[in-house]
Amino acid sequence: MLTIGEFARLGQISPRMLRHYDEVGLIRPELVDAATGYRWYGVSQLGALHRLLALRDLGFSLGQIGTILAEQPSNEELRGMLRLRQAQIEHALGDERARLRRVDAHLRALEGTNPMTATDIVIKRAQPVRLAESVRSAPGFGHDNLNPVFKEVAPLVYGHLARHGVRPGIMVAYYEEPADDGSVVVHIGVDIGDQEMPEGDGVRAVELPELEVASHVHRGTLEGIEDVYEALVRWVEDSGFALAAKSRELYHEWDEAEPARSVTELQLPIRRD
Amino acid sequence: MLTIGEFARLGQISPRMLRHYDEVGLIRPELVDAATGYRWYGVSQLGALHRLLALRDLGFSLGQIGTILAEQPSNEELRGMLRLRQAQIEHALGDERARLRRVDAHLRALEGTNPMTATDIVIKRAQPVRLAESVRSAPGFGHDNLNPVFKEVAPLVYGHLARHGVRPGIMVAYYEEPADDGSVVVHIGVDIGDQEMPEGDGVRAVELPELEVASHVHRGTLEGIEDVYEALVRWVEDSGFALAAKSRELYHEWDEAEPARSVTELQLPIRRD
DNA sequence: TTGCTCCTCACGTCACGTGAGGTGGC
DNA sequence: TTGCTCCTCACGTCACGTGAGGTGGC
Repeated sequence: MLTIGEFARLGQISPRMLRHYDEVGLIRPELVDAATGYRWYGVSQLGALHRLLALRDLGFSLGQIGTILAEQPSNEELRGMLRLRQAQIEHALGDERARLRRVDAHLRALEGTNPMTATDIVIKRAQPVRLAESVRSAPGFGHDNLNPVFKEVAPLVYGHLARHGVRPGIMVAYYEEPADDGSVVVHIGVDIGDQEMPEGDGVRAVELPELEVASHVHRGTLEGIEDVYEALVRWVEDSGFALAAKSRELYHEWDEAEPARSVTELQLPIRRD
Repeated sequence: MLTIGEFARLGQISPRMLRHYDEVGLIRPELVDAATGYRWYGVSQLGALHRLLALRDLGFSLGQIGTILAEQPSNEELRGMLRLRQAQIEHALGDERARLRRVDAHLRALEGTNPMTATDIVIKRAQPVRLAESVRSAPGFGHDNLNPVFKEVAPLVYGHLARHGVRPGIMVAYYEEPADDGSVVVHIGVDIGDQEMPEGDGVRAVELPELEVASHVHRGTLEGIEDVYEALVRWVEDSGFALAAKSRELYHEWDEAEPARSVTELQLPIRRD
């Protein structure tokens, strides 16, 4: 008969853990003194303790260990549980490796002279949106090329919505792949949720699908936004994602009188290798 | 101004999480209605939320994130924190990989016709022991070779202890590397803790160091123990450890009248790659 | 008026570590 | 008698999820 302290020392664990295993029914002492409550363990219980510790070491939860110890699974069943564990560990390893790549990407982003604070890029699912949009071609990316287009198109879309009594949500733009000459087709739209809207005035309704994006929130004017895009693209590639088409811009806050206060979310669709 | 639900949707998180971040002071709403307690967030807070989510995604704790958000670390400091994170993730990856190897080793152990239940091998630190021991040479490993040696030596050691009033602990044996002809030097001893013991009768005091072992608890007689050793060695190698010298046997329970009830712990010293 | 959203507690999660306050055995 | 070990609560950990029970705004 061993005291809890002696038994704990054999298993290299704390007496507290043995009390815990007693409480949850994994290893009950062979004998409990009714008067003092002292727990007494048999040497022959060392095998059970070892099995418990071995299973815990493989990453099984105490609940699973309880099942294994109680149900005495066959070798075949045990193999099944081990293979499941194997798959779970591999999955967790994949997650951690991806996380490590993102940390690396942030480190690399901090090396260059970088327009972003570099610590606010987030992977998330962009919600599906329904837009009232109008389409134009611009000579290229960048504030100088795009700003005139926005200045022309935005009033047009808002006017159309006003005429048909549709409440506008936030403004959203997205871009198609640029052509060889650098020109780019830009879609400028306004979130209209599920309100009905007659098409016309060059304005039509489209639905943007839900997709996975790398998202960055930019504050202030969009001058020099190309540099931010460049850093964002590098971060995405460093993180081990592939870029997909049609990046979106969400103008959460846009006040022409105070452009420095504007808040714009850049969303780069990604694919996981 | 955004309600908590709207703001939560922008960040793809639950309102509950925003309340939590409010409570711990990470992101406070721009305005809280004194009468109703309603939280109102500004669009300009979206950047802060993004930064928080990005840091959380890298694996920082909320406490660390609070420090980062509050202290506005320089790029150099931020690099330091990221490198620390990097090291931690790499460490965790190493641990998980080792765990995966152990799961694999168990799976492989279950494939053969195996004398062990295969799920009770545990890596632990063997405690240092002080022994009263006597040394012999045996013609080889295995019950038939070793049992006569034990039968001769054990009474001798116990007799010596009794004559000098030393209380015996458990019996311990350990083995040196076998010679080319298969013969092996075996040390048979008894734990005497820190009691003083005069040497003599071919009995001397030695101290076994603390070391890392793969430990297996065996029940019943030691006949056929070689197969268990073999499986144990294979498990250790499959798990990515290297075998070190001088395996130990601890006879936790040993009653010659009832050998089936005996409990023996086999300890194989290991080195990590 | 009916949903939907918001609010504040407060418990549960997982496997213990760490006291507090007290008793038992050599 | 003095340490040392044992006992039973019970809180703390970490980042929320999940009700319960109730209120506010369109």
